[in-house]
Amino acid sequence: MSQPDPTADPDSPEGRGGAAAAVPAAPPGAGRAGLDRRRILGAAIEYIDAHGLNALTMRRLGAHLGVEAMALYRYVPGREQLLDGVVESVIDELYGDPDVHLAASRGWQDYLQRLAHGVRRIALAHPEVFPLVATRPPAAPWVRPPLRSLRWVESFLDALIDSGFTEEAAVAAYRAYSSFLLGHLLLEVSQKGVKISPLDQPEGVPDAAASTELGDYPTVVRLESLLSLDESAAEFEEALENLLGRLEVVLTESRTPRRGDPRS
Amino acid sequence: MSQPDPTADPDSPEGRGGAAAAVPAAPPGAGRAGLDRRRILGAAIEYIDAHGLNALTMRRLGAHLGVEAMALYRYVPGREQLLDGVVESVIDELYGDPDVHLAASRGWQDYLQRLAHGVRRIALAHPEVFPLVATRPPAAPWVRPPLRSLRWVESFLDALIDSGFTEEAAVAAYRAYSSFLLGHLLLEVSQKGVKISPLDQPEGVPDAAASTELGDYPTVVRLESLLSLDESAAEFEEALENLLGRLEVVLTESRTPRRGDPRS
DNA sequence: GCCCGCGCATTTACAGCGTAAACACTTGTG
DNA sequence: CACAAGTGTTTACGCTGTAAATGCGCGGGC
Repeated sequence: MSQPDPTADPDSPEGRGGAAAAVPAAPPGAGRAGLDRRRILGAAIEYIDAHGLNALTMRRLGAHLGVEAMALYRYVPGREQLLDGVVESVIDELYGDPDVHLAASRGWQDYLQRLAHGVRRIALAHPEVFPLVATRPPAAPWVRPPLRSLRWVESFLDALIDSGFTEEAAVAAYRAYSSFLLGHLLLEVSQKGVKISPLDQPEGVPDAAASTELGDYPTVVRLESLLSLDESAAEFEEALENLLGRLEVVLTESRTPRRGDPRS
Repeated sequence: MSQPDPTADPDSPEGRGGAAAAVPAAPPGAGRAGLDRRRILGAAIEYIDAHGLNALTMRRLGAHLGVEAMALYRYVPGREQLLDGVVESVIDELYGDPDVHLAASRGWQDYLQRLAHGVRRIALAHPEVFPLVATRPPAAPWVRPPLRSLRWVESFLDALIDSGFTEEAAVAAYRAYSSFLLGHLLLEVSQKGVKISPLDQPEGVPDAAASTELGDYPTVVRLESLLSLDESAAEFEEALENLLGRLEVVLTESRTPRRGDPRS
């Protein structure tokens, strides 16, 4: 019963212990009633996970915490900043993940692999929050979604530079890596959402209109089962490994400078 | 004066004629006053491009069109559907782009290249709208952002299958391609946004606090200029070519079946 | 014991939002 | 002229984010 399915997605919430909890449990000894920023952000994440982003209003979040909406304003400047805090909070789960390291102690590939899976775990644990992670404007050009934290940017660059990447190559790798992560995970959670949401289509003759409008797209119809197949985990792995391979080429090429490169 | 800078980004709005206009100009002969869905969607895109997504309200859009908010409801069921229409409208620009073909008449690589640049042109022309394109939930698992149209999915799959891809390979290519496009373009427009928005930081001593808080991240500080550099165009090209190369391998491998594959 | 401030939550209030419903007006048709 | 259809406006309601005033309980000086 507790033995997980060997074919299960190792990053999916059910496939792991409790490593991706929304909030790492308030400081031990904190009673029940006290309102504070940490508890508010945790409740907000919980609420979004449960009811979706649009359903989150200050009043409802207050009610969820057993408090009036205005009480929240003592700990959070406003709704926008609350959402910023939610994003930050969710990304902070990375620090609590024992499988993700801040330094490349076992090689840069291992480091990037663990980081990618850590972020993926977060995305899958909070599919309703992740689009927010992706679309909130970054504070500076160099802090990109989905990492969103200077500490991770620093760690990323250090890991690669320590492993022999030039500064330029490390920066290029950072950009390629973030855009890969963002694109893949955003599509993955949005695909996950679509499988659930067709419950708002309780029509009479269910597929009559749909089928006719699909008539013009025979290939889509024919490949529907292939297209609907969820191979996200395998595709993630493959794309990630391809990216790492590509970076490896960059690394070794930068170590053996090619013709036309003057001195050094 | 009209000669574009040879180093300019060919997909940037300034670098081209008028191929990426928001709306292909209402049917010729349509007077000025008449309200209709097309005009409303066009005005909405215009408004979002000018003032951002959050600033778009039914009342303000009505005012922008010289009309009361409620008048819009005769042509659009509600705000959500208006946004859906905006997304659809923006993506429809692809059909008007003479550089993007619906069939792979000059090879699948050419087809994918043109398609990618067409979508990139749209993203750059409407940076405020693009996150919407990326995050609106798709209607079905197989219609993914950023293409968002059955016709494009059909065209994509046909192009690849006609070029020799197996059905499985075509579907896999479709997924890899969409996630590449989405990730790269989303980061590109969000980076574009951050360069503009620091105008809401007219503080007294501008970088005093910022510098101190950056003190813990020496690598980020040292590489700041590299990190801020905008090489989106080149990186897009490189990542796209890498993806195409990867797909080419898939294609040729599927043509010469490997060991262990029974018959054929 | 008393009272005072002070930290926290509530109450009240307001402008703006999306949108349902009733209304007024224009226009083509008999 | 009457009428019907189509289009835009008015009015109204419940909900939103949030500024401002209000109430409340608790720990320390007198």
